[in-house]
Amino acid sequence: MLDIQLLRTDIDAVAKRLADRDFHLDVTTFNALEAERKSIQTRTQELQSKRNALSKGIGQAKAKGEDTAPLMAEVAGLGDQVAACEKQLEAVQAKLSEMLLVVPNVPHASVPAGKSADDNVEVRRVGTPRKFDFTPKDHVDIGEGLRLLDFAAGVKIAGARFTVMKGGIARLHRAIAQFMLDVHTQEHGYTEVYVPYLVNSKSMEGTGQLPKFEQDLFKIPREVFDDDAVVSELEASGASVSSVSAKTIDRSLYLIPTAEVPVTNLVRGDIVPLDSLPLKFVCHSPCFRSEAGSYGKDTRGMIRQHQFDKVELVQIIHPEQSFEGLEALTGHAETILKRLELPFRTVTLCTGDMGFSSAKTYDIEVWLPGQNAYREISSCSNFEAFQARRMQARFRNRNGKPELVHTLNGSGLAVGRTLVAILENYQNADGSVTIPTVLRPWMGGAEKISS
RNA sequence: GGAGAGGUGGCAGAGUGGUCGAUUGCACCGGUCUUGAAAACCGGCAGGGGCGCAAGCUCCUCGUGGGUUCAAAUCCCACCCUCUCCGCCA
Repeated sequence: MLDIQLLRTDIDAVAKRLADRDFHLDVTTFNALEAERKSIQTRTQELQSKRNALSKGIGQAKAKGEDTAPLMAEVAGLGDQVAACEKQLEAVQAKLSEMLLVVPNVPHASVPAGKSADDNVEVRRVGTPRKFDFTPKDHVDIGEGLRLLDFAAGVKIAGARFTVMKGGIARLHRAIAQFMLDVHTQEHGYTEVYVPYLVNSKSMEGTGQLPKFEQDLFKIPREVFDDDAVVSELEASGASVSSVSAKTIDRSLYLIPTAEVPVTNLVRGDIVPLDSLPLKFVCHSPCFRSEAGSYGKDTRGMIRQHQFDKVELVQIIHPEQSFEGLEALTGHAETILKRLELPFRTVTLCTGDMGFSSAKTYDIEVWLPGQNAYREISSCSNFEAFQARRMQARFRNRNGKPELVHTLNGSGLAVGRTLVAILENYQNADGSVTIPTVLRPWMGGAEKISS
């Protein structure tokens, strides 16, 4: 969520920069709502103030044993007026926040303007793609050849975009996650956390998945009052059926699309001490994505799954340090690829390709011989105060005043795609796959996966 | 699932209809004293919002939402959460 103060004082500049990411900010509507809000709020507060003063007067008069009837008469008509104004104010504020919640973050000045992924800017390239003296296969052929990846089984059990791993590949998958966790905790100073994989809507709102991107999530419906017994009990207590159904509260849970959601929300509503910053968390979790709207895209193999594992890096950081922090965090993710000796390149996403909540994002793309292309394996973003404002996540600054933190996160790395990259880059002519040296301790010392 | 207790400022803990957004203690910050520190003493210290150049004025918030009332931390209803005991269970 953007700072409403910024919109009040400098909305044209904001609208201009948001246009770079192809978002039209409705300045006219905002200004009209703001003007309405201002007048209603002023009027409401005047009335409230008057009522409070009179009520206080009644209390004082009663204490002295004076007659309160004149004061009571004076305040009589106020109640309804106050209630009406409060209702109006609530309505206009709801409209404003509804509008604000779907406005994306403003790109940082260092982000290149652009329409699509084609306009992303490469910042570095590390490693050289290997020259094969045979025609390299993609991970599907490698995995199925080894009889250790079973796409058909995934389809049978759940459906498309689910995969079953077996034996050496399942173990390699586990080894990758273990390796990443150990590097980030032991060398990069992150604290490992284990978190819920189902979260409430407040958490999804905090990190920006809701209200705008519900269609990307798997939802577990849960409502209170949907139980007949509860309803009749309420009726017995005097509530009418209509008021009961109107009060139905959605308590649905959502499967996390990334550990970013539960981990970042650890600080939701908190005021953390200044000296605890930056908080650095690493979390291995499954991720669940509906992939609505990506029909036909990456249907082959494990690149785009409804369920995949990821090791996620999250930092809760001082606003003055967040851009340095983003560089460091991106470096932490790159370290994994360097250790695995996988060629990659890092790009700065242009304004048109960035995620909703991000002020700046680096994508790390790993070389996939099976596709003869670099493919995203990590996305590292600085959200500045965008998520913090939604979450009311703050720290106490030097003056003792609460101030919004900045939040960062990035994959360090996506486990499934790392597995794909290893299978394809480390494949041998005989169909076996060499295990990267750094992973062997988690593979019982084995050097190869073969059938 | 059954029975009970409870949710108040960073923490502890008062407050059961009226100058209470809240007594007090601890913690924290500033000052006096001291060679320095501690102690003692004095002062400050919840969060969010609006109006205003500012000084300042004002509104909202005592788990959440609704209700009663001129007035609610306090009374009523529902929900959420925490704790204790019993039962069940990976």
